[in-house]
Amino acid sequence: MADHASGLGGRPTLADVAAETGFAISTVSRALSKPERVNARTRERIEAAAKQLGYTANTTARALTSGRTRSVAVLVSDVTNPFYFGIIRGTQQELKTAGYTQLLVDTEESDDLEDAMLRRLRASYDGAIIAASRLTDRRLAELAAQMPLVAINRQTRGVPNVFIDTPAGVDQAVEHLVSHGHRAIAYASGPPTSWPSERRWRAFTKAAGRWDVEVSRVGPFSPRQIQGAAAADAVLNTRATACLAFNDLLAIGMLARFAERGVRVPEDMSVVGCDDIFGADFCHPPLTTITAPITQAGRAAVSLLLAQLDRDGEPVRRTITLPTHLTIRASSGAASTA
Amino acid sequence: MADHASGLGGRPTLADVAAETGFAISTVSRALSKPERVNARTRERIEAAAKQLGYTANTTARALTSGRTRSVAVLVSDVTNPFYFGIIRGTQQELKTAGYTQLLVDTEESDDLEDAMLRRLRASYDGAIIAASRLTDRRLAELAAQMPLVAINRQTRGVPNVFIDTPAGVDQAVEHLVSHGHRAIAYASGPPTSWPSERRWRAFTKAAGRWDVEVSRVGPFSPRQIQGAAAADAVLNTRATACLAFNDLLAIGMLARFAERGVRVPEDMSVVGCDDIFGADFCHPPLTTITAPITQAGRAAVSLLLAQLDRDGEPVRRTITLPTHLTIRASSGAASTA
DNA sequence: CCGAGAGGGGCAATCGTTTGCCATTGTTTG
DNA sequence: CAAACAATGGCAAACGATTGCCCCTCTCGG
Repeated sequence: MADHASGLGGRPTLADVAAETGFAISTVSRALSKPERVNARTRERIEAAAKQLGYTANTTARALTSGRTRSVAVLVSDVTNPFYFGIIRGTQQELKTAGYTQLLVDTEESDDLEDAMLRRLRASYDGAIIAASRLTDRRLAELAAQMPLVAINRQTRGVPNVFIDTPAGVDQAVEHLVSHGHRAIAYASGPPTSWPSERRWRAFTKAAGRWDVEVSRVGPFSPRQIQGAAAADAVLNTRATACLAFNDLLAIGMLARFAERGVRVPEDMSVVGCDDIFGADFCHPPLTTITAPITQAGRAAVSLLLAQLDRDGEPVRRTITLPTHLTIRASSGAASTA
Repeated sequence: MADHASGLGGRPTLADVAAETGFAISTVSRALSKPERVNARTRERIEAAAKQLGYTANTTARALTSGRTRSVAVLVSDVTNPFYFGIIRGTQQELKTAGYTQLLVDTEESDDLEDAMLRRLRASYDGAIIAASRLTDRRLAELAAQMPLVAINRQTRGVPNVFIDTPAGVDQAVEHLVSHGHRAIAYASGPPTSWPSERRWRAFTKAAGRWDVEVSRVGPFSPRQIQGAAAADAVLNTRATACLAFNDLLAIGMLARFAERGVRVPEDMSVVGCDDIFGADFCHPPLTTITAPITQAGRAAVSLLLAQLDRDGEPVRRTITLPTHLTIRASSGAASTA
């Protein structure tokens, strides 16, 4: 092993502090972690020596006995998807204030990889937050029984979760489009294994039924900007004058394709996205979208997980639902009367 | 501790496999990690038992003796800055194929936080990649002496690094603007502690001198979109007909502000960014920018770090320089003749 | 003046692996 | 045929911290 720390012996350990002060290792340990357990003067001397030596506890060794690593894994299906920035930032903030460390894992939209990572991490992390699970309900529940888990935007029996109520926003979006005279709307769906995509579709058909709007569904599409081209083309094959995209990434890609094909937005086609990610406000035209409290979702997930950890891993059977709202920008407008 | 794993005793350990097969713990350990050290038949029996029991090594315990955790920290100054997506994705990919785990840390543009995190992580991570250090040269070098470190876009004696040659791109950008008749160009600078911002400014003044162009500098600005408004206003106070922004985030923010103030881009003002981040191609107008091989930079950083790790932490005194190129889009054009 | 109890400190086991070193066995070589 | 050797397996000591348990020494009350 590299002797990177200093000329002799690397980082100081409890033993070094003990030798320095003349106390036993156990006393030093207690002085540092259970201050009430030792004499005040003893503690002072030990603390001074620890500081002078630059002692910091070895988290690995600590984890070995305590079984707790004070670190949590956050799984996202694609680190480059801006939707997750907010999640990541939210979890990071909240975990840090609680003294936890965050491990970020990209599961690359693969259920196998997600499963494998979770199994591997189980040993060395106190718990995990899964931002967009591609796992089956069954597998997710199994894993949740083995380690503290919180899911975001995924409701499965036995798995605490944070739910962003985009379906409610879908209602608003449909209402908005109807009020602008749209009678046929298309839904560009996300990946087949995406739970929120299905939920949005259900909310969409339900709302459409209420307003007697003709619906069509295209897809599935991978939630990436590049897929927007295919989605846009597919929508143009329907009679829809407006469309709702599974998420903003897809919507932004569609915008680009529409421009390429000379389809004017919103004159010829209204486009509504979901999430209100980075870029939704400065794309062209700026995107009407269902704004989700993304950062807050990350924070909520952490609080749920920490609550579970405090209760010794006993799952907190609970869902936190976060409201959304429709943000109207320039990509949606009156239906073409053609 | 929660007994989350099973009814009895939690996860299987080497001892369990040893008991099951009748071999000693050490033999089991070797069978699993140094297969050539044991008899083939022994290894088979042990592997079978391990598989059947569902044994997986406890990484914490392993790290304790070996001193190697097979995990690496990646520090970025702001997770929500799209510039880092590529970095993160690059490091993630490369680390995963090497069997390493990646810890993502957001240092929030704070040198103190960066320092503290590095110190804390030193113990439990094999090394770190710093994507945009806010540390002083001195401090960075000190830390590099204590743990394997690789910096991205930061050249400091004694610290292996990956350098994205944006300064060379700045040359091209100035040339491009000059060829369009611009005689006065402004630079909107990044944070005062940003090393690349200074480098870009130097390259900028040098190129400007070569072409006898009048330069001005505005800022410093925090590299966030919202700061673009202030930057745009500041540029309008100069005689510049074109500007180069420290990065795309700032440039995109400037675009929005120019639009707000009725300044036409590129007719009244040409704008050039740096990096070519997500969004640079679909903002309005699409941004001319110096395209950086971001993902590749992440990968290169990992390879440098891994090389260092293989050599027992002995620093590899080396810089990897990655070329950039100018990507011309619609935000730059002929200088107004007004 | 003695015994109980509290306060403060130390010993040693423990967590699960890795690894240096030794013991055993069977095989090769001079 | 003896000596040297390779192959294989086991013992036990780390790694650095935590923690149950015991011991010593005061202090105080009866």
